[in-house]
Amino acid sequence: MALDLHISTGSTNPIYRQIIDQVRRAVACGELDVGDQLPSVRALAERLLVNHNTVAKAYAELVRDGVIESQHGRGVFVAKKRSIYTKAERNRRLETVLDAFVSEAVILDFDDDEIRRAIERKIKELNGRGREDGT
Amino acid sequence: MALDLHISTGSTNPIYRQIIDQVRRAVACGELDVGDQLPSVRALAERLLVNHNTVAKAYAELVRDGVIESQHGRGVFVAKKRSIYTKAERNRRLETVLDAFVSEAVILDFDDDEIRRAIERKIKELNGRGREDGT
DNA sequence: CACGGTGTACTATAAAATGCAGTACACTAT
DNA sequence: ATAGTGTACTGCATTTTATAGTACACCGTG
Repeated sequence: MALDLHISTGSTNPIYRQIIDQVRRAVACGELDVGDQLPSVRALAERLLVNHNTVAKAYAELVRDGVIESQHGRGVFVAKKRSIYTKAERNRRLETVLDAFVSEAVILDFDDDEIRRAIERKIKELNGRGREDGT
Repeated sequence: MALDLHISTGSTNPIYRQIIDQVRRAVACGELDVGDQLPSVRALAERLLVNHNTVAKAYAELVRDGVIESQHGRGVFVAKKRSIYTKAERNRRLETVLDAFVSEAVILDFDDDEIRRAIERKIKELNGRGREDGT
């Protein structure tokens, strides 16, 4: 539940986007489980030494994307992965990130089998996580 | 060789990045082959109704990433996929886009097999392209 | 050689995005 | 009532993005 986020001010992409990406990754990995509470806007802002508006902006986008849910006066929690999108929109979004991944892999001159192995490794990595906390 | 790029001004990400992404995708797909010449900075700028500096900026980043090569006074060409990166850097870059893809897929509630099938479909799609132009 | 087309490198300007600071308000739980 | 929460503003500074215009060096061809 610590959720060790870390941002780098010198990075190319903005702070609020670094927060978004890291939360998404934590949710995908299972480091954050459905229903878990995230740090409050102000608490995370203080920890990261950024403005609370920046954190709020990141959380707002995560809410729009259905990754988290905010309850006014209570806090922000990991949303259950119900389909907030239509089937077509869901496929469209997958296609976008799939294109980005495969394009980069091909340009980096990885071949088909290397791509398959990378995917398998990552899938195994994710499945391993979920069982570390004795559920 | 037409390379039908299309940009949308109302999009969230900037024009020069749209150009970058589409060129990378075209190179990865084989729509652009090694050695192919890209539209000149000014020609593409006129076609897209943007400033030539914007195209130049996109091309400059693609050169830095080793996707294309520019020859002063001659034009811009698709680079051969030699490793301009160290082995570690190459793996690091793959890991970044791999994380992005799998994280998004998991959040969208696609399961392992669906991810595998999506990858296989995309790989088959790419391998199919390269043989359509009678080489 | 001159010429046209190419990439590249500036300056200047305007608009938008990003981030910080401060403030305020509504909501929830205690 | 109080403290902590998300949210919504204003104002300001900085950076990014994009345009416009200009200029220069390079390459190929006539």
